[in-house]
Amino acid sequence: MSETMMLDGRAVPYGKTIRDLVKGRDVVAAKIGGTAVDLSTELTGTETVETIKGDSKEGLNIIRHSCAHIMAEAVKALFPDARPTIGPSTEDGFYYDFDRDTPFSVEDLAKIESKMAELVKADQPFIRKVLLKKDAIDFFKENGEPYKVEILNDITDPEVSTYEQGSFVDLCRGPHVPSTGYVKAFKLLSVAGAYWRGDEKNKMLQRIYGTAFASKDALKDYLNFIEEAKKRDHRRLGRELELFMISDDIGPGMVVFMPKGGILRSILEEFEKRLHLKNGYDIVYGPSLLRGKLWEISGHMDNYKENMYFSEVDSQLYGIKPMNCLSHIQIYKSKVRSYRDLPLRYFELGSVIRHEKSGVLHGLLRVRQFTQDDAHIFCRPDQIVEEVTSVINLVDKVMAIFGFEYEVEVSTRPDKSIGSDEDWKLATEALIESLDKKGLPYDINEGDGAFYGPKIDIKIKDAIGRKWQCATIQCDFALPQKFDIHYIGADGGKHRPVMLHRVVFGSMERFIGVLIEHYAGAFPVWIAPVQAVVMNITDSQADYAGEVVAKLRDADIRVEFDDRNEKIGFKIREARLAQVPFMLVIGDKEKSENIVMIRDRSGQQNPSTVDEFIKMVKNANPLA
RNA sequence: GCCAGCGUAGCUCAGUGGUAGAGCAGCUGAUUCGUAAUCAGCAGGUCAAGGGUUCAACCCCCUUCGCUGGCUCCA
Repeated sequence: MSETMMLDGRAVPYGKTIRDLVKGRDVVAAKIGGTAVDLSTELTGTETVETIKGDSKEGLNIIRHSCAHIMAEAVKALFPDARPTIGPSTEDGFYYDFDRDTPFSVEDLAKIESKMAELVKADQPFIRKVLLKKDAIDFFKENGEPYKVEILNDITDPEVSTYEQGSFVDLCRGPHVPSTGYVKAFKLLSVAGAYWRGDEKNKMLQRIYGTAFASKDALKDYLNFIEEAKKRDHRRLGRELELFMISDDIGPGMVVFMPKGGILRSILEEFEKRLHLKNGYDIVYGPSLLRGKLWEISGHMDNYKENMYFSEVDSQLYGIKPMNCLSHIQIYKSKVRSYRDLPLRYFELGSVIRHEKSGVLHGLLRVRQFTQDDAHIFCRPDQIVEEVTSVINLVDKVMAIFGFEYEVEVSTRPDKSIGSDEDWKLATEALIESLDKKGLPYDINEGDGAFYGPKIDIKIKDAIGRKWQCATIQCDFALPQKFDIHYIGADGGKHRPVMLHRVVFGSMERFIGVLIEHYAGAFPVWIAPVQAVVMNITDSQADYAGEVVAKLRDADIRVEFDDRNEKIGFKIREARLAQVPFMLVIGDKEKSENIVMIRDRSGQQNPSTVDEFIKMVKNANPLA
C-alpha cells in the first residue's frame, strides 16, 4: 500500500486531517467518495478526496447550515426560553425554527445578529461527536429540548452525531465548517411563523430567516439583487403600467384588467386559440354554474367543497366551477364515441373560481378567480404516452417563445385521493415514460398529486426566484369512471378512455404576472399593449403625424398619438417609462421627407418609412 | 386559515395625545421648444372601517376589513 492518497488530484500523505493539507479558509469541507465530510476528518483510506470551496453550491450550503447553528447559539444565549427545533440551509439562505411563546420582533433580529457577530469573532470550533441514540435522547431531555428528542425517536440508526460550538450542542448530520470564524458574511432577513414539521395541525413555531455568503461582496450582490427584483415586482409594475388592479371594494383575489392589461391578455388569448387550433384541439365553452349533483359525481363535494362557491337557484343547489372538466365530459358523452374518434382534445379559456385561503393571495400569481388555458384530452390507454409527449412539446415551444427556463416535477399519489392503485401506477408510469422519451430531467414529488391522478408540473421562476407552477399535465383515470364514459373499441366492446387535464400558461392571471416580472414590464413588441407612440415636435407637424397614426392603426398596430404641447424630451421620457417599444418622432425633417424617426427602447434611432415600420412590427409575431 | 408586521392625498412617503404636510401625478395659464422632467399658480385627505379610553385620538386600547413577508394549500 502506498504512503499517499489523492486530494484534488495531488498526492498527500496519510494520517493528517484534510484541514492540515489545505491552505487558507476558502475550503470549508471535503468530499470522500461523494460523501461530504468535515475538514477535521483524518485521512486513513485510499479514497479520492475532493475539497469543497465556500463559494461553490455545496460549500454555501455548509456555510449557511453552520450559520444556522451560530444563530441558534445566539438565540439560546439571548432568549433561554427558546427551544430549537430544526435549522437547515435553503436555496438562498437558511432558517432556524424555535418554539417560543413570545414571537421574535424585528428589533430582536438586530440583537441576535450582533451576538452572532461576537460568536463568529470568537472563532469557536465546530466539534463533531458520535454517540448512541439513547445517550443523545438523554442529553437533549436533560437539556430541555423536546423537539430534538422527537426527531431522535424517529431515527432508526443506533448512532447519531452532534455538533458543538461554544455553549451550543445540536443534533446534526453535518458537515460543518471547522469553526465559526469561517462564516464571513451573513445577514438575518425576517421573522415568520412556520408549523412544526410543516403540518398546520401542529404548533406554530417562530422562524428566523437569514442568509450567508462566502464573502461580503457576494452578500452585498445578493442584497442588491433583492432590491432590483423588488423593482420588477408585478404588483408594482401592474399599477405603474396600468395593467391591472385588485380593488378592495370588489374583493380580495379578484383581478380587474385595465385597458393596457386587457389588450395584453386578449393578445395572449388569441395566440393560444391559434396555437391550439394548429395543434389539433377543438375550442369549446362551458358554463360557470353547474348542478350540485354533478360535483357529487365528480368527487368535488367530498374532496374540494371547502374551496368552492355555491348558489341555490329554484331550491336547486349549483356549484360555481373550480375547474372546467365537467362540461367537457358532457361533450364527450353527447354521443357514442368510437376508438377511431380518439384522441379528442377540447380546449377552453375557462374562468374558474376557487375559494383560496386569504393568506395565500399574491397579486396576479395567486387569485380567487382566474382563467385557465385548459384542455381535456380523451384518449385510449395506448395513446397516453404520445398525447403527453405532444403536450410537453407544446409547452416547450411556448416557453421558448417567451424565453422561460423551466423545471419539471412529477407528483405522485397523495393520501386524500380516489381511484385504484393499479390506475395510479399505470398513469404515473406513463407520465414518466413521456418525460424520459423527451429527455427532460425531473424531480419526483411524492404524494403531491391531485386527488384524481398523478401530474407533471412545469415551474417557471419569478423575479426573485420564487417558482410558480404554470403548465401542468394531469392524468385522470377517476373521472371517466365516475361519469361512466366509454368508447367502442375495434373489438366492438366498451372501453374506458383516459382523460388528461392540461394547461400551458396555467392561468392567464398567473402567466401574465410572471411575464411582467420576466420582462420587467418591457414586453416584446408582439404583446406590448402599446407598440408605438407617435410624437410630433411642434404643432406644425400635427397633421402629418395624425396621418401616420391613422395609417398605423389601419394596419392593426397598437399606437398612441402624443400630440400634447410638451417638449420632445418629456414625451420620450413618458414613453420610456411606459416601456413602449417604439417611439416615432416627427419633426419638420420627417414631415418634408415623408418618413418617421424610429427610436427603440435602447435609444437607437433609425429613419424609416411607415410601410417598413409596419412590416417590421408584423414580423415580430412568433405565429406570423 | 395560522404567525408577525403594516394601513396618512391617485402614487412614494414625512408627522405629533391639542382638530394634517412634501415630492411626483392632476387641473389652469404661459411656453411651440429635436431625443429621459419648461415655468407659474390652483386644487386635492371622515389619516382603512367601527367601537372604547380621554377635556381632546391620525397617534393609546379592542374588533373588523385589507395589504406585506412567511407557513399550510395551489393554476
